[in-house]
Amino acid sequence: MNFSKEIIQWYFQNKRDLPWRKTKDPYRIWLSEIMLQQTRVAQGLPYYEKFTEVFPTVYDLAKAEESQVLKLWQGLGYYSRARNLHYTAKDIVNNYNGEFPSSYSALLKLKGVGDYTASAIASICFDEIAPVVDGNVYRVLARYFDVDLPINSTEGIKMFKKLAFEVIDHDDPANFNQAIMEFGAVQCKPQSPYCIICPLASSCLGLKNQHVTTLPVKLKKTKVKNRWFNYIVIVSNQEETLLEERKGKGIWQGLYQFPLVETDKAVDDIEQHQLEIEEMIALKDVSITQFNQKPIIHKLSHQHLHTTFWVVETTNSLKNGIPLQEIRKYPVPILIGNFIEAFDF
DNA sequence: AAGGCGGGGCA
DNA sequence: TGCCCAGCCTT
Repeated sequence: MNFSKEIIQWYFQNKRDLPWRKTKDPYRIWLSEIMLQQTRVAQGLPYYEKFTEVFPTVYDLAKAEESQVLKLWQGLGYYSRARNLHYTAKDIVNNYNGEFPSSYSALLKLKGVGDYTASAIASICFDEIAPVVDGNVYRVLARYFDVDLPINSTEGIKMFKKLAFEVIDHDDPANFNQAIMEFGAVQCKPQSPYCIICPLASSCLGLKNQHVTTLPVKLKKTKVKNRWFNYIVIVSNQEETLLEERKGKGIWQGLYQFPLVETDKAVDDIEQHQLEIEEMIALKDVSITQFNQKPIIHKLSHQHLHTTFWVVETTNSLKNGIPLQEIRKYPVPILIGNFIEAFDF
């Protein structure tokens, strides 16, 4: 049996029972694929359940407020996915009569839909012979064919796409694509793959040449930048606080946070920032107390945020204050969400 | 071509 | 701790 038939057979015997495998509705397949970008199935699953419940159709998603979409997305990360998701839902409703396009090349035009996602939807929903190449596929192909081209080099990307075109099953591209990804996730795992019980072991070149543990090859890691965040948490006796929306470029675009003072090192004397803070929150002569003695280090893949929360109590009324009862309605990064849960307003 | 963009799980 | 995860967009 050849590579693709073997993979598909393995899939039929080992596939997990996942909700998006019970449908060919392009809306739901699209939704699941966006959510699973750079995200494990276990992490994305509860979000998929929530979204399909709240937004059963693309029309429901299109008519929602972006802040509601972001709120439901809260905790999943890479929030531009959520913004693009909402944008494309409106695009589908307004410009495609509510119907997703049915070809790889047409799907590729949608915002937030790249080579992988267009291939996934085209094959799963419309049986187009469009091979997917995600992290799992890179690993399976690199090992099986013993290819040490870096998977994130231009040449590597071209080569693995070519290999994927050569192995994709023309009779059943939908199941083949899901099969090779599932095989990578469950059997040909990054760490300690089950080569002993692998149905492809006899023809796997990486295994034969003892390269399994070093494949796939990936170029350099991202350098981590350190940043120091000081959040000003206002507690007014009128049951209000201040939140601001993060705009422009950078992390957490569109999410809310407390007023922020970013410094280039840890703050040891808050009085040096007293005036700056008072101007920012439009209050005078406030007393500032430190909530956490040691900075909370919130780790993103490319930034470490050394975060201190400073509490300001006031009896004055706030300009643009929000009622404390409504604080949980705002989409916030996990760092802020954790604080809100820990801090007894 | 390279860098930015989250949060969590695992060895 | 470092690496990886059903990648995409911007510069």
